[in-house]
Amino acid sequence: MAGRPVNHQRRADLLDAAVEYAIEHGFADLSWRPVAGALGVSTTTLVHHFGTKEQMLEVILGRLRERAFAATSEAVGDQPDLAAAARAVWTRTSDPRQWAEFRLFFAVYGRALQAPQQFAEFLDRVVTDWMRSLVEAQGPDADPATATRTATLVIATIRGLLLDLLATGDRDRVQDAAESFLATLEAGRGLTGRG
Amino acid sequence: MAGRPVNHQRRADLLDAAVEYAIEHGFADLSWRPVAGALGVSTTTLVHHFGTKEQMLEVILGRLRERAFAATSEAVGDQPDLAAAARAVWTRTSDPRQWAEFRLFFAVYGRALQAPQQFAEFLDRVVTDWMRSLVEAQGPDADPATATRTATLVIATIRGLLLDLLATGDRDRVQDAAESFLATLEAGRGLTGRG
DNA sequence: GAATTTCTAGAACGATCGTACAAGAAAATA
DNA sequence: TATTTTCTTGTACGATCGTTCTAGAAATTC
Repeated sequence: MAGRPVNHQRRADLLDAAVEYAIEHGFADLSWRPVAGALGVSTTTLVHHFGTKEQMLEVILGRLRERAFAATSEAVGDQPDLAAAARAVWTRTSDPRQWAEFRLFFAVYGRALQAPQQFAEFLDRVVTDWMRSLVEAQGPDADPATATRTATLVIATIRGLLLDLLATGDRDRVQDAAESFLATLEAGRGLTGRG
Repeated sequence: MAGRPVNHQRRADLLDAAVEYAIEHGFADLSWRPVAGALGVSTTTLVHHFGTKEQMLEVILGRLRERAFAATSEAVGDQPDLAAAARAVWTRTSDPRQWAEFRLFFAVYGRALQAPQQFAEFLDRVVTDWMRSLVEAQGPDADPATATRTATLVIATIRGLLLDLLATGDRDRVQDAAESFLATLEAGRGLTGRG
């Protein structure tokens, strides 16, 4: 009756390797043959496991978003409040060992902004996943409007600083600005209220 | 002796039209033939005026960066202080009529992060141009370290909020967060000091 | 008008793109 | 072992890519 079983692990391994390739070689010129060559398989193998190239791009960036979020969300969960959570997120994201991954993250982000229908899920979740995490970090008693406002600002500031850091490599200046922002958060003044 | 003179205006017009095309159709799949078709010229004409495709991309994104900066820098110059300058920048950049242009801006930004040697000038100036403008907005008497720190934070926050706005389209939430940040700036507390 | 240079267009080059097809090897069941 | 399904490969197709070449029209100086 049933023939050879589907090897899901094989597909997962290929996907991980493809994500690694994308992190190293970029996202703009990603095509079947170079990826297949780097992974030591034929293009047909990739087609068999991922379907079309568009579908492969979708699963790659989905995995990338998962990784970028998972790397920090677990740290957020352990923190007592938003300020500590924000500091934990910044500490992890500003680590030079993750620069290549975040360069790809912003490359995907930019491309998604110009093809919103193709990358709809990415655009949907690229903010909301972190929003939920940072709102929760403020505890159940926080005012929802204030919590949303503060979480939005924390996400935006961290990503903006990261954009600066990746473009200029000026760690001292960016870290200085980040410390200023985090200190403001930790002081609990100026960001939760309106005026 | 001298033959037909070089028509610089022609090249400038073609460049403007190419930038408009890029804003409308995106940056990822920009190639000679579609651009030439949209502009009503042959690919040879584009090659003649811009050389290689790589060179055309460079001048396009240079022009784009000029436009993005010029649209706000003049507003900054008229403001009395940093808080007013930041508000003027945010008001202009969050205008929906500029969304398409900023989508392209971030697409270029992301791509530049993955090809730093090709887009070296973009990466150099994408932060420093605004830095200079926002440091100047704080007046000659401001402490340089503080002015740099604050300018870095203002640029990062505005760009981060813009990333959110372009991805989610949630104007109410993002504007709420922006108002919170601008209010903090206008109160002059929490961002200029370290603790 | 002759000479010279720029501008524009069309055709063609080799390379690479995504994808489809045919076929054999591998791994399960009956 | 026979059967069935998955996995993998090589080949090939049409399309598009950036670029080059050839040639004619346009604009200037002599």
